[in-house]
Amino acid sequence: MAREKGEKNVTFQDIANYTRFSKTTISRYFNHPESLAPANRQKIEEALATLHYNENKVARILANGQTEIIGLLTPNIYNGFYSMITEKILQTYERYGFKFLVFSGAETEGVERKYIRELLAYQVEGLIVLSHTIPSMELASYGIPLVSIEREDRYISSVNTDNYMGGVQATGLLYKNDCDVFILINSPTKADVPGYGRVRGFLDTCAEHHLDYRMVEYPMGHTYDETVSAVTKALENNVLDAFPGKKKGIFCLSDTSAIIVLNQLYRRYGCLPDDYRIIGFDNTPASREAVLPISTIGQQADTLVDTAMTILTDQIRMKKEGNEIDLSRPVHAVIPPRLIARATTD
Amino acid sequence: MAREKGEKNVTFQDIANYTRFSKTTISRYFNHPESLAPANRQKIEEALATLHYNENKVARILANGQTEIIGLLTPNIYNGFYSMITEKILQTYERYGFKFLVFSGAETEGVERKYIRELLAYQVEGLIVLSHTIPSMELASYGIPLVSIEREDRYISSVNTDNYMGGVQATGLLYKNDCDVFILINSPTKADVPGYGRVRGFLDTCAEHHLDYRMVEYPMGHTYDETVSAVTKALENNVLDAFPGKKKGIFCLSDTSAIIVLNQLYRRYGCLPDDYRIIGFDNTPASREAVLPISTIGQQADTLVDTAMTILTDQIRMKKEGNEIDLSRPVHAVIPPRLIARATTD
DNA sequence: TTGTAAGCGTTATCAA
DNA sequence: TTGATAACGCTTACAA
Repeated sequence: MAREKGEKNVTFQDIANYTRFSKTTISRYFNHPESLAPANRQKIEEALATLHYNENKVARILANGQTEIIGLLTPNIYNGFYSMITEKILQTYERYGFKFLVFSGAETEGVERKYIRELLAYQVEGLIVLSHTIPSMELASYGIPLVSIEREDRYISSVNTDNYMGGVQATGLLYKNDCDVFILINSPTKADVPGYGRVRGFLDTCAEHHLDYRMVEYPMGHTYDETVSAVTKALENNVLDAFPGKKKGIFCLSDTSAIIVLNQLYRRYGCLPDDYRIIGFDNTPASREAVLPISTIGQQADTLVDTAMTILTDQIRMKKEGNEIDLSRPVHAVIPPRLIARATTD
Repeated sequence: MAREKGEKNVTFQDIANYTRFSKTTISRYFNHPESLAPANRQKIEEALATLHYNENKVARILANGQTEIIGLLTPNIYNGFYSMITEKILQTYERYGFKFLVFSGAETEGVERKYIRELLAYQVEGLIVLSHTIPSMELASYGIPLVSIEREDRYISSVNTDNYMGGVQATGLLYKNDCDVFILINSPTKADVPGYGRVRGFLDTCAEHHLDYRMVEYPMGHTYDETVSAVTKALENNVLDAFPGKKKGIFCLSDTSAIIVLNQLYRRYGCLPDDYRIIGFDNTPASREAVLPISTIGQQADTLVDTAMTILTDQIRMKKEGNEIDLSRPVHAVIPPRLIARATTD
């Protein structure tokens, strides 16, 4: 229980003295208990209890090199998607035993690089990267087990949602809803991030069915207020009143913007008018908690995280076996999204 | 940059051999650079670069006992309040240099205790506790620097929002809105958690002004779905149609339930009817992003976290100076909330 | 089944 | 201003 005043930490040596075994035997008690005589195991167990021994993993790490710590870099834990993923990652502790040193919110390469240096100094066994300030080429150069989720991943192993399929599914659902005009609301995206697949899925589906579509792109900034004003502008300038008599299918590339669209329509009409259909992306909790539960494309957070951990622990194991990480063969896992039809579509 | 194939880690010894200094001098370069001859400092700097030295904090920790790691225990990072606080805590890295080992989601004492044992094994310098499975008495018994935020805190140092004042402010605002009946919607709360102050603030204000009030309590469970059904039941059974002709002021003890109330009203009436006023608690992002921005009582996350870190780092410093933590004198900081009036009140 | 002794890569204490 | 040497608390051959 409590550590007494001024008491020094109890060490293996103390247990050894007390039990008249050697340090080695105490170490074995923890790491290879089956190799001890049952009676002696018992003695040590009692000694540990009476002397109030507490493990010291730092010493163990220095001796065997295994920290059992993974570094986690995320842009934030504020946003639905990242908090969802981070939560699931932390919960893998029960299965894998890895602890997580977490850094959140690096906005520049410099800051992120500093975080990584810290993590490496702590001898983390691997890195999970959700943030996107540092190019994958540089990440690969650290030569440490590493996997990314939903970010640019050319030179590193990664797990991504099949964003293209998501775009196809979303657009397909609007198509089945008999929309007349298909509107993509988006923040301008670079073509090398996984999320761009959503745009391609939309465009290809529109082309395939010869649909009347619009891409409405406004930079949505980094804060909620900026996003609200961008989406509001997008709606007012390019959607509301622009297609009288036509049924409008709106595909928002994030649930956040879908919610804003829905809220604006509600404030204006007191409901979701029948000539509007909306679908978002991410299946964040907020999409379900909106005034009307919003249809969305669900990223399978559990599967994304499970897959990421599998890839990462494989790399960690290989490294332990002395094999270097093969940079020329990054693994890119792709997880199918799930169409989640709720109240903003039929 | 990259670590070459099969290359062993570069150590102080390597730098020492290369520069023909001793390990000690290399150590000094990092810890007391001013005590080195400038020219030699220069030499070492170059050696570090050419040999690609990377810090090893594990060895440093074993030698000097300072991990610069704080353990963080949170119920989740999914919910507005906890993710807000966790985010701010992680960002104190820039100011304090502490890294965070994060555990989320312990639902039972046993699990949480396991987490704490791990953290102690890693020799964390302190603990920040947001979760509430383990009684404060036990937390105090670990004899480690520790501070809690918004949880039962009888035997430990803590930082809490002035929940009582929040309850008073919220009820006062509804009073100023000329409501006729005052309804508290709540999950049954134990009286020893800080949040119960909100209830007392409500009750005292109602008593002071001789208001007609109701306490509507339904267990809200642990998932969003459970909360929705509890709040919906509360509304249908005890509020809607129960006070015809009266202006209803609803005080929800969390933004989550306030949002659900607002959504239900919107679905039913297409707007927030003029005989309803709503105020929530927490100022979570979601409260602002609701169909109508919701009035709420804001917990000052920045101040809560700053204060918590001050208290914790004080304890850490005192412990380094050899003083034991005075369990008989836990510090309880109380941070005033801020009334944030938005569209669901006048 | 148990013990001896040499690490692991730093920092701290004395000396010089 | 620099160096030798002993910690720090554990693991891991190798021996017995």
